[in-house]
Amino acid sequence: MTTRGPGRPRDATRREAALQAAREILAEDGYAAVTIAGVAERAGVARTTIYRSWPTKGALVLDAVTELMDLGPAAKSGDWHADLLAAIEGSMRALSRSVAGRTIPALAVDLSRDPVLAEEFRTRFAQPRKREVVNLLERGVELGFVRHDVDLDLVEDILVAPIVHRLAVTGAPVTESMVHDLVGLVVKAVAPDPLRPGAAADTFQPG
Amino acid sequence: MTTRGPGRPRDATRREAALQAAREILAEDGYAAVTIAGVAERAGVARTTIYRSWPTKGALVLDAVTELMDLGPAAKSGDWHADLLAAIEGSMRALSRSVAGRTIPALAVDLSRDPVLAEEFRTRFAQPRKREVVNLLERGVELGFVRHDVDLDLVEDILVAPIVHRLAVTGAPVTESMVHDLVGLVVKAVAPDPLRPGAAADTFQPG
DNA sequence: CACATACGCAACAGTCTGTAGTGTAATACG
DNA sequence: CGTATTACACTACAGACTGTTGCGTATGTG
Repeated sequence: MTTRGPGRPRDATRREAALQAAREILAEDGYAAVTIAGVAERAGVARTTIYRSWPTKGALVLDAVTELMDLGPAAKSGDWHADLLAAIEGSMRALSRSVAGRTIPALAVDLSRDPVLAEEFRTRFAQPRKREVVNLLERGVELGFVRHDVDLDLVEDILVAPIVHRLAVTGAPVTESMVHDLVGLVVKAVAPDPLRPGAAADTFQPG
Repeated sequence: MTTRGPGRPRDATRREAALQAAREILAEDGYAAVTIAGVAERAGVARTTIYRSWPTKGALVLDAVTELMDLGPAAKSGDWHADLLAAIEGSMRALSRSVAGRTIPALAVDLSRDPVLAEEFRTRFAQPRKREVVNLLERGVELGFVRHDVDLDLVEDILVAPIVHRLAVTGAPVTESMVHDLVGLVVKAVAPDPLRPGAAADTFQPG
């Protein structure tokens, strides 16, 4: 997009070396242990080179972990409940990876004081997963599994927040069965009122 | 409890001055801005005196904010749903206070690498509120508002985590109506199955 | 009284930050 | 080709914070 101007271009090799060094330190000792100086040394790169590309430690780590958070393709088995469960389980697994689980919360907290980076963080991490889940919920509305008056943003929070909360704050275990129960409760919470069981499922046409 | 031994006793005045200074810095610039050196200077106390009482910044801040998190007496209006809503709204308001809302998540993340302090943190903050809510949920089971097979710990997470998550991570607004909707969804999720509407309420005797 | 501890003060080495200057390499433009 | 522009490594610097030590003084116990 930006046509390259004059001058020597940035060396992608050094950039990648810095990001890789940051990832290694993150994996070994966590976010607090990451320093510009430490990353530069491990990457075999001058400190000033790091500062040229990233103004703060937060910006560097944000770039470093972005790729760790790519979520696989959205499941589309045709079974709405299974797809929803699969989506949340996918988020859970991504967050449970030791690096991400320890880094993301710390990064979020650290970036919260920088409005620009905080917005960047949300755009890269929260938004993509959020969209996937909200899309699923919107389909749930169409399929009759979710009431029309439900705040889907709130439901998305309810599905994801407990997982993050346990990983970052309480340290309570996050298991597949916990996620299963969580999704089960939410499905029940948003379901149309009395409704003879299976009615919505009958209306649904697989494929 | 520990009978005072020989030697000059600690000066409670200086201790309180340090905690107060820490609170002020927290309120002004947040957790990241707190340093032992800065607290000592503002408190008018020697740096070594701080180190004598608190080994790390985290331990100091933990003590400093403990009193900020006292939750009022548990509501007992007799209306179970109202009491549950009041409890969650109470947590919400406590966390929304600017100091606590910004400090607690940062503290939780920072302390997560120190097992001893992390446990201390949970005991002081998470546990008391958790017990209050879980107690309410247990009464809900007795009253027929909550199914017997529901994991109450999980429900408690679902009630609290979205609030913390919005405050700390996404920055999304946390309003009374959001809390109202949240509690409403959870109540529906845990309610006994088909249930002619109002049955449990009919059984319930106010007072 | 002696003893033990708290406190303030000073000093220290170590680390990290953020900036600046120097010399050299790599690229764009005329 | 030469010049301007930028990237990079290296060095240096001032400033802040950490964690510890030593010293002199204050304040308690026995």
